[in-house]
Amino acid sequence: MMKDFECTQESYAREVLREKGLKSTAQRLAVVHVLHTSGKSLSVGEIHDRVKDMLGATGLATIYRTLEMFENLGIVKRLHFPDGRHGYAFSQGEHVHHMVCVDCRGVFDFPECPVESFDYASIEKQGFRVKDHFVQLFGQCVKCAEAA
Amino acid sequence: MMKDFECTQESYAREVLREKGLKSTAQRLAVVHVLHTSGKSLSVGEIHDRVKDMLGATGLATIYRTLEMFENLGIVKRLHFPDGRHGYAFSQGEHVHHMVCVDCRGVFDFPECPVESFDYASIEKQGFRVKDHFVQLFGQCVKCAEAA
DNA sequence: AGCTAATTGAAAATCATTCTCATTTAATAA
DNA sequence: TTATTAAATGAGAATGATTTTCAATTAGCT
Repeated sequence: MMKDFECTQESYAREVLREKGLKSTAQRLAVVHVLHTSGKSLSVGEIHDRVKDMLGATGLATIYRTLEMFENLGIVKRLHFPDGRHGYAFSQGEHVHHMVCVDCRGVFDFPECPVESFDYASIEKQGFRVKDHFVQLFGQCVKCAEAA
Repeated sequence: MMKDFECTQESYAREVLREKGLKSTAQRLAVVHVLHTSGKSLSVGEIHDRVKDMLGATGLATIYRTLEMFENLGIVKRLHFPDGRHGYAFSQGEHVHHMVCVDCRGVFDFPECPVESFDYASIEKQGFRVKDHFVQLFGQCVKCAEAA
């Protein structure tokens, strides 16, 4: 059984999976499809529901396993919300940060990295070696601002 | 029953609590004390254990309630780790970001905000209104670097 | 078509967080 | 001080999120 949907994001995912010797299963591709078409970040439960709509019975554990794997592969990004929940958004590899609309949970990318250009001198002077960073902006998107 | 410990952080917390008409209970002050003296971020469970060491039987729910309240009051900051867990660190009100040692979970502040000086023009051009941001650096502190 | 290791589903197990409610306590005023 | 009272707590139940287990299924090769 294999999709009647197909697009660059799915081929991209197939490609990454193949390179790593991992299987391109219907469930995995469905997760990509769901995240890519939603345009906003989704909770694990929402992803599960939508995948079930596409494929019928699907284990929740599979969704968790897939998301964890995709995060490691850089196909998906986990977002933290101020209220402690988190969501997942499609993210194609490169170094990209996200701004999240706190109303609709829509996700918008911004490629310039505020931390990249930041002067680490004072920090590294203390001997701390920065290896990674997490940056996320919260706010309101145009639609939600107009609706309010 | 009231402490045999006392320090600026505790008085600070007392002060903030009083201003808001909230009670300075032994449990709340113990949470401040534990976080302040630990020098690193702690999980909810760790905080609970240490508070129990100080006060004897203490409900886990109280720790959760206290941390949530303290976060809203800006007394404590919740940190997100790459592995999905999170911890709490003492944080005195002002706008401060944190770098976290991924080995010892030690927390170090850096007061300059990389996002503050960032040019939002391209973002706001899209109509997105930035209201808040979350920034955290991951890396290795001096001690852990030397130990490795 | 057949083989095999990788993947999945379903349910149980584990871990994290919130809720409920009877009891206790900090802060205030008499 | 002591009395009053609203706020806070503890204990455990309830809920929710995530992980594990293992037998059954399937993708990606011959």
